[in-house]
Amino acid sequence: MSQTLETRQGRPPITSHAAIEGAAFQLFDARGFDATTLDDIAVHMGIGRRTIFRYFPSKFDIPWGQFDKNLEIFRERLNSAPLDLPMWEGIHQAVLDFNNFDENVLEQHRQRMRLIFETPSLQAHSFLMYQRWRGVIAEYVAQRIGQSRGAALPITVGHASLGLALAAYDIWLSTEEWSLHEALDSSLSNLRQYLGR
Amino acid sequence: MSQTLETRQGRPPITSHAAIEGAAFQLFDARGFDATTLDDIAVHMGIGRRTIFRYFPSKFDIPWGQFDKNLEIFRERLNSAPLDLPMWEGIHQAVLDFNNFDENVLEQHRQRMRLIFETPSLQAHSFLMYQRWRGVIAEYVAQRIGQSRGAALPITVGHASLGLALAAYDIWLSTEEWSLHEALDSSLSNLRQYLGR
DNA sequence: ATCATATTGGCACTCGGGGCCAAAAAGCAA
DNA sequence: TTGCTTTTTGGCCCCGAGTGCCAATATGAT
Repeated sequence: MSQTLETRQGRPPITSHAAIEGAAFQLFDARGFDATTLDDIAVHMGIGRRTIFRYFPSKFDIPWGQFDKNLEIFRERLNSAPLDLPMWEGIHQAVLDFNNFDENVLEQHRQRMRLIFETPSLQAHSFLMYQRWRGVIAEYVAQRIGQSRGAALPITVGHASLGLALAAYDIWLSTEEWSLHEALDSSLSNLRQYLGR
Repeated sequence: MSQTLETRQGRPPITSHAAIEGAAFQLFDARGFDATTLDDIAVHMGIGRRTIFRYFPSKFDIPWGQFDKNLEIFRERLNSAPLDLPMWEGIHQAVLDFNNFDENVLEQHRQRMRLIFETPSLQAHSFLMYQRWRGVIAEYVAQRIGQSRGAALPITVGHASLGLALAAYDIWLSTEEWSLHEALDSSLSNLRQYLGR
């Protein structure tokens, strides 16, 4: 605790993560990510370029919004998974939950992920996000089987789960046929079939 | 075809991929990747900074050497895999072969991968290399099952195989106990066990 | 009005990267 | 030897991301 919401000393912030993200996406959609400079965004918003760095550590982080907040939600989803299920089912359920979006934000999410998946420089940086995502899974697995976070099984399950999620997004973004939910189910069952007989 | 090896017109190259890579690793090991500027490398080698870009498209590509050559080898390994084996076994064998190094280059390979895995900026860029690697697998799977390179199974197997390989490298680099070969075997069997068979 | 507090944003700098082009260094022909 | 062609080199200059520094600004508190 805690900034009293109404009364807070000091100069009030002139913008917000969401405002910058919104303005940036406008320009990204129009000119593309690489062709949009931080100066463009700053001028477009009427703020200083320097200020953008107070909200996002780099240009690449803007399309990801406040990813760490979402990671926390994902961690909670995992920890509240039923323990009577096989671990892989619990994790799969948590991933599905984490990727369950309301109709009104779905298109926005799709647009965001499409930008990330189609822009190489952004794709590269996103790997750092994925690392944190699979770290959450590894931690969960480690805690559940009573091993270290860096042990073989937690690491492997983390990487494998990430691979399945990325495969699902690849498929979801490349066709209009499947829902994200279906794509996630399909990548898991495809992997099971591939490794099975 | 083909440059006659001895007689070739024009100014001869003053350096090579290998030479730059070698000089760069000296400095990377001493000061770290981020703290080494391209100017440092150029001065250290007595060549122009501009020349480095004639050999490598970016600083991040230097630690990867000539990765595309290796990808070609990997592709051949895959294509010569026996067809009477289950697909996952053939692919696993090809991955093992691809990661089979002579004793004399093993330590060098370990150092290279350690640098890549421990440097976040390098890790991010490496994702682009991984994408090409899994593309080779996806292409193989697609051709073998007679589907498109972007179909669900090829994409999923590509991502999953990449996940397994990265998990194995994580494990290999973090302990001295396992060989790379053992780590690759272990990540696969851990995944199979996790998915319940 | 003054003070404490917190954000803003301008300035100057470093570094990666790329376009452009003259200089350098080889082979070849006369 | 003297050019001519070919290829690589590397200097010059630019752009954009990112950072340290710090004065200016805008609030609440006394």
